[in-house]
Amino acid sequence: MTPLDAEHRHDQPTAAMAVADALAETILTEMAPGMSLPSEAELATHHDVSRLTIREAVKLLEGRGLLALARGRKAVVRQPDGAAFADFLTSVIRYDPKGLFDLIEVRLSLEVQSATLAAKRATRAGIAAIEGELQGMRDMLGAPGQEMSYEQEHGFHTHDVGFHEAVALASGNRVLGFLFEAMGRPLREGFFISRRGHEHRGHTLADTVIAHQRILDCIKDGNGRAAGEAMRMHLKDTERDIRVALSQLALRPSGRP
Amino acid sequence: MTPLDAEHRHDQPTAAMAVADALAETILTEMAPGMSLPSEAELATHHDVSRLTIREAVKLLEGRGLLALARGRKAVVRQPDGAAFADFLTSVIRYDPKGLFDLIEVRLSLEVQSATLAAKRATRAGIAAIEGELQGMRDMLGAPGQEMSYEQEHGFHTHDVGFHEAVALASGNRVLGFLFEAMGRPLREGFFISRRGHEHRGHTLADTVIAHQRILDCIKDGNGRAAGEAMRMHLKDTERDIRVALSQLALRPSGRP
DNA sequence: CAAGCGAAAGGTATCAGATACCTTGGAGGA
DNA sequence: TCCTCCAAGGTATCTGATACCTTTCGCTTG
Repeated sequence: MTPLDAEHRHDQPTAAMAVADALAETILTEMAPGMSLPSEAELATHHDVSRLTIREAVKLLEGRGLLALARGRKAVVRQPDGAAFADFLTSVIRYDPKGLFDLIEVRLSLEVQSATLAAKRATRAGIAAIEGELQGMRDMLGAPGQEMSYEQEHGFHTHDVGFHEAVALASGNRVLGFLFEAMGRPLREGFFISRRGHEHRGHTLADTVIAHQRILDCIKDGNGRAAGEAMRMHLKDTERDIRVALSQLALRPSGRP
Repeated sequence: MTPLDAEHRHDQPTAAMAVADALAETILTEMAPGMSLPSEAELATHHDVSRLTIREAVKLLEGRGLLALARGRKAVVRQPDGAAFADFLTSVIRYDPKGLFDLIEVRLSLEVQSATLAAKRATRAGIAAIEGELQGMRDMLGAPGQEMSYEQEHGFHTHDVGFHEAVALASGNRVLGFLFEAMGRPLREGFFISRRGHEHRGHTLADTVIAHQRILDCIKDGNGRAAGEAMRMHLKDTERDIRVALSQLALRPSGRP
């Protein structure tokens, strides 16, 4: 008996669901990402159901992120990534915007750990990747006091996110990497609300570069504790800016009733 | 342009996928968990596709955890939970058992934060829930030196997990709750391997109770820093036990080729 | 009048057969 | 040798039909 699986299963399992579970088991135990499943017709005869049932089972697994489907091609086993969880987190925030702060809170904890581990384990290549992103941020920064174009600001933000992902990668913890990947989109979606507030933020983009530089230095030194602390301070500042921006936004008449 | 969405979308979006996205948007913006979708026939005429396409779209969303389907009943919007991510983590570990340690590492960080936050925010009811689980662990503990039945051991483990979930709940951070829920199954699956090693573990179940008591005390005191530290120490011990058990297991001939 | 039973209505699950369009691989020509 | 084009195999989608489950409403009975 596996009561663990009963959570979101139904009383009377449907044929499609049975096939989906069987396929998932096969995929996880016998197949690797990139491999192709047999054709729908073959699966249908093999599992003794109609092709339609196979299609529904396969669609279920596609929703779970286990398979990639495309017209005219057999279903391909997917390298698992955080996309499914990203969808989930997005829906959580959409249901309740307060969840954004929960997400930020969790991210803070994970980022601190990420920086700490990166300081202990980062390879030369990993550090180079982090440095590359930081340099990218600098390149987007115009002359001091000069207004940035939208492209520049967007590019800066991209490299900012890239920096954090590079740190996660350097930590050598794959689950951390997945979580970051999964949290990226919901966070961006949440942050987008506060984009208007960026102009009034307490910290300039130059400050951000300095903060990142400090984190990188700690990682290079192999000082995990300091790296974690630097990351924590940086994120605390960011969080404060977001809170200010959101509260300003809340005071204005919203576009939606 | 929304390049963010393009990650796992296909070049030529299929009708089923378009309908699925449209449905997801509607669900997230206009519906609440528990509400029912229109019947397949209605959706078919509304979206101007056949019923089959609606079924595939709905199956996709079911796989994403957004809908619950049952025979003879309309599709019901689901309260989001961590099941989808649990599936994902399970697959990660199945592909690469080393991922279990990554998972444990992440959990440690989240548990520490969970305990820290719980100490700061826990309500009276939240603390009562944690106390209840701890008492449950004690009840399963037989007389000192006496052998425990399988039921007792299983019950103990259940309350152990319950304790940690109660702490996460008391932290008031919903995302943390989801993550714990999602990590529960993969961790149990991973731990199960080491069940045989339990007898040789360095720490007895009585020690575990003491460690949990210490955590609870810190939470009651509202001492976040101490609570986090107590949790960290407890988990470090647990992790060490698991590593020992797994390494012992690795030395024996495995049941599978 | 209330409670319980039963059948009809509405819904989903699954099957069979058929068409359109895409992808891939190979034959054939430049 | 390389490019082009066609055919085979595959998926995406539609139509129509059947089985079985859920809900509901009216009818019967105490």
